[in-house]
Amino acid sequence: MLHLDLDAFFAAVEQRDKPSLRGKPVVVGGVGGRGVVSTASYEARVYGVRSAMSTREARSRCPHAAFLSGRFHAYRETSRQVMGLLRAASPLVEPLSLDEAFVDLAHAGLPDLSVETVTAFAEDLRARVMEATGGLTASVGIGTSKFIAKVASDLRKPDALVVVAPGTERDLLRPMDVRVIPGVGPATAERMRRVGIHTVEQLEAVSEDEMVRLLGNAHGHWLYSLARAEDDRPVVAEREAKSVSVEGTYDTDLTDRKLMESLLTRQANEVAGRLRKGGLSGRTVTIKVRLHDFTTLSRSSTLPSPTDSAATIARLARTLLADLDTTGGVRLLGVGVSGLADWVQEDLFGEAAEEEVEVLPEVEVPHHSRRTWAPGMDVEHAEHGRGWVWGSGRGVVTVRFETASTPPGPVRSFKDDDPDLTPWRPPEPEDEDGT
DNA sequence: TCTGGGGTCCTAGGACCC
DNA sequence: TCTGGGGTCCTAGGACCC
Repeated sequence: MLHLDLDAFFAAVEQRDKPSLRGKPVVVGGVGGRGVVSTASYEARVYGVRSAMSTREARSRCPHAAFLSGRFHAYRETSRQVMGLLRAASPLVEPLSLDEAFVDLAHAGLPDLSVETVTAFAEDLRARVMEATGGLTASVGIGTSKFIAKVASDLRKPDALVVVAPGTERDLLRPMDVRVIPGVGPATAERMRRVGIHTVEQLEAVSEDEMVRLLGNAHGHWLYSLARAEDDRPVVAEREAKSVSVEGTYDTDLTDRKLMESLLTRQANEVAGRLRKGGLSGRTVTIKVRLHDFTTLSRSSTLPSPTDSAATIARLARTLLADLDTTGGVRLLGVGVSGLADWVQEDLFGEAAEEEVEVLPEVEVPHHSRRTWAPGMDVEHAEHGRGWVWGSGRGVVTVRFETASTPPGPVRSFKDDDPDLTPWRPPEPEDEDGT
């Protein structure tokens, strides 16, 4: 297994494209009041600037650095070139992000997988990456598993190659901090520290049962294996997206609900656009709200059938926001869609389906029934036509109609067992033979 | 004016169904 | 009179990764 990691990728692309930045500290990330560092060039790292650090702190550590917000088109294009190079070397390539990928060397057509052969292959690959990208360096690790390849690529970066000979994996890992294990983050490391585990060697001494008790079922079994360098994960070239989301942190906290609603609406439009571009639609809409004190809340609702409609996603997002107390202010808002289906729903209403819907106040009434009504669900009522559920509970469903024939009043409430109130579904698309 | 954005995976509880 | 067992789906939150 080979792991390739482009060194200080975003900053390196900037230095490549702008010669005046070469040899100088460059910081790419959010440049607003609440931005964080995405990538720091090695010149900036000398001053202690690190990824995920607030840009404010980076500025105070290294005021003379160039602070850039990033040019993602350039990063994507360069990444595309590198991934292409890797795919030419082996059909089994798994990109992890724009700047990282695994390559299965068993499918690279090498005469053998000896240390000498893979070393020569990787040096050649690094040279080709540099040539193809106009001088970017890559760190490469090779080992008998994804885990070991990744550890190896991190060992001597930047611009280095490390090959871990088969059979030496556990000796390599033993003295290392438990944080080298993917999946051991701050919280897990702290739990381990509290029971006196700092190194992989100490982790090896823990029984599997104990690991599960300490870290939960999935995590416990998984880390028990990794501590022994047992990792048989294959390279997966094509992964299907499971969710699509957009979020934003604002420089000053939001307090105006109308503004929040319009921001959610815009985000919903972007999510819908990306869904459609990917030929996807999803059933679950989730909003994310980070309050002034950094408390993070999420609310979600699942529709009876998948959607890629901006209006549907926006409407549901605003409905979900309505249940949240945002007094005190909101620093982040986000909208996502999950439960994705890789097919697109029939566009039954043409362009009209994408008209924005005005937000209107909710109405309350009493009663009980069996049917579950989810906000955002499309409904039909004999007198009023097609609408969508604005709110539900205690046997009452409040429906908003968006057709021209809507009677006076913005919202109608019904007993939820009203025989004329039925979930509306698009007709099943018919096959050629009518089945 | 501490603390991004886009993701994945896991857990736990409740509803619901057979 | 006193309370099954398993499975699935949904929701909310949290850890983690780059």
